Amino acid sequence: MDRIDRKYRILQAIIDDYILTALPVGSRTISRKYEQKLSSATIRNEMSDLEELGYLDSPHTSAGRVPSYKAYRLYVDQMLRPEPLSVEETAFIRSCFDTRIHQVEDLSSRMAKALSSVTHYTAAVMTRNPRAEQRLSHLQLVPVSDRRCLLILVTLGGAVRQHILDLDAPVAQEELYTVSRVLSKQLEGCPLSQLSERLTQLAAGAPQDVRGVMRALAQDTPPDEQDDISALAVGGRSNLLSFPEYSDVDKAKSLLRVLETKEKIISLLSQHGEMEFSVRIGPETGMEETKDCSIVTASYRLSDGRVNTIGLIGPTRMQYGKVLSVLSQVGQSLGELLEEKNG
Amino acid sequence: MDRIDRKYRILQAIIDDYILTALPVGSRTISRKYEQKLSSATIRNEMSDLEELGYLDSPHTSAGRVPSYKAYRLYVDQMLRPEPLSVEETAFIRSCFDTRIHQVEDLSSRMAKALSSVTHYTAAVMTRNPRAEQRLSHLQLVPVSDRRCLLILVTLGGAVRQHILDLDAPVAQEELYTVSRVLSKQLEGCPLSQLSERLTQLAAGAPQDVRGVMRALAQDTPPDEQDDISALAVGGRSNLLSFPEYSDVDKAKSLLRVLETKEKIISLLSQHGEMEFSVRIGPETGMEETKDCSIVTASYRLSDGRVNTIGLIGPTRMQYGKVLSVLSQVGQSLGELLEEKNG
DNA sequence: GTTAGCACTCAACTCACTCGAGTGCTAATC
DNA sequence: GATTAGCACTCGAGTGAGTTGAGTGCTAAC
Repeated sequence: MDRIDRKYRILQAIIDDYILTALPVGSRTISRKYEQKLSSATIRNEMSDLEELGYLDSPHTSAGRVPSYKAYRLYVDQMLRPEPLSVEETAFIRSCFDTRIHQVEDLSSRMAKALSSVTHYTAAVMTRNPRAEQRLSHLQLVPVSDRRCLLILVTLGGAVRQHILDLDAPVAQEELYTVSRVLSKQLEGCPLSQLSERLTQLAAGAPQDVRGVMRALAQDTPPDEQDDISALAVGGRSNLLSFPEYSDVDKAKSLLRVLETKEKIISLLSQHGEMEFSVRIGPETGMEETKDCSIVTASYRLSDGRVNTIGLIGPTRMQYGKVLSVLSQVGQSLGELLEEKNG
Repeated sequence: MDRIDRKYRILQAIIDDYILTALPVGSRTISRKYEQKLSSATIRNEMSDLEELGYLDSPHTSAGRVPSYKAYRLYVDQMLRPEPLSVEETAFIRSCFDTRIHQVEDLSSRMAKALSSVTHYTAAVMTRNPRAEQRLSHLQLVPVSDRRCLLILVTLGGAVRQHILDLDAPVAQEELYTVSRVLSKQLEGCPLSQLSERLTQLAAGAPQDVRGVMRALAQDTPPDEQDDISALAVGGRSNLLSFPEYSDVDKAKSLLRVLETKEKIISLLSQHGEMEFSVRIGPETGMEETKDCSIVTASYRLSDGRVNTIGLIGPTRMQYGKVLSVLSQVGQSLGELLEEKNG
């Protein structure tokens, strides 16, 4: 048992060192820096075993060893010690949630910026509105031009969605107000997913003069299916260029291209399962361009039913401990923010 | 006179070639590809003159020559031939304006994506609301939660701004509607810059029960000064990595960092003067990180008084002709879109 | 004024060489 | 039986000499 224990201690040391330096780790390094009681020859023997077990790869005969994907998986599952954050780091994260938010959007992009600058990885923040759970609180039509108006939907949780509507014929401002008021009353609590249906019903029975507006509403509402994502922001893309694994511009380019494509980012973040945290390593990210990356995501349910997903993307030799600590601090701060908001 | 003409024809050939290849241009290349009647020795003499005039630099004795900043300036001012776009390119640009827009934002980000993919440079699109010119059309308060409501300002041009308001005490929904209706009538046409002032006046004379709301409005409206930017999007950052001038990761990083900082992008786009197009080369961009870049910007005044500024950023050896053609095509399509919208 | 010709320059490439960090194996040691 | 010292071996990275080729500048001839 002791033997096995030692093997994994050595593996852990190798991973730790590799995460720090990005250089293949040799037996002497381990013997000097981590296991001073053992000679390099002993370490060599153990490393040879670990390679056979599939935890280590050697780029070539005389280059030291590099952790395999399997090693990272083990590391994350079994060996992870959460790395405590410095006082400054904690304070910095808190400060991002501190100010009362008066801009409608922008929390995501502020968070993305903050997280990327704390971790030195790339951060993506997404807020999703699970449509099934959203129920209408109010509805308001605001005239914008002659034949256009802005439809504002406020959900029971306080989330706001807007949508521009084209009208067949000009409609008086006063009329829009009336329709808004009536509909708000009739539709309060209606799940967004059934909105279109209900509106069609109501349009049929509506007085002649507002039937046009009602029909436009029924046709155009709700914002189409994918409109689920209410905010998406990415920060610190350029951080990736600091890692030696991306000193090759072509590799960097293919990854950055992914991080510029909304759909791909969403797909990366959406793989998040039911757990609070998820760590996907290399091939587990399920995308060719990110097969040498890891993605750590965290998901928080907001009080209004929206779901906030945060992802940190970096090379597979990521500082998993630190990243998880940061994310859990974010979760805590976010929780406090929500409490305060409701209190 | 003919002599001088020839000199500049040669300079133009050098610039054209360098823009294409990014490689220092030698006398033989010019003699073979551009001026077949002249021997390389003659070209050499001319190039020597051009270097003395400050239009060419030589990286070292045996490496051909590279246009200087001064050469690009001359090129843009005097030699520029607009490069006609291919049918596909024109069609592609038009198609971006084709679909009727139903998302409230997103036109900028769609444009940024399209422009970067047509030009292979990085595109930034910004929509600015010159506050002085904005006048109120409607104002609407929508309850969001107990003590919060959403203030929606619609300007005469049809632009929409929103802002979340904290209330001292809970206010009934019906009351918010009443206040909205009354204020909309009283404030119609009021310049946004005077809104706060006018609201303070009105609050003083308002009935007791709505004075709280009015005061909150006066205090919090209008969105603070910098809130001028109503949309900002950047596309095709990763395009830059394809240029040999950024095969050095450190150079790429410092530039990409700029292109991730909202404030810096805004500052780059805001240097745009009164003209429709502006070309800023190298040091003229006024930023250390972009001293080897050029920025071509175009500004379009939208019908509602907003100003749309588009910038394309690339290495100084930019395809200025093509970029300007693209931008003028965009201007045309945008014009058509606006006409249609108003018609 | 133009050009052919030639000496010269210099980055980029190749090739042989060395260096050093690493490994694996074996035999001695604890 | 586990550990370690020792040694032969491997291989990338770095070094330096030599070669190549694209380029220049200058001069003399056309």
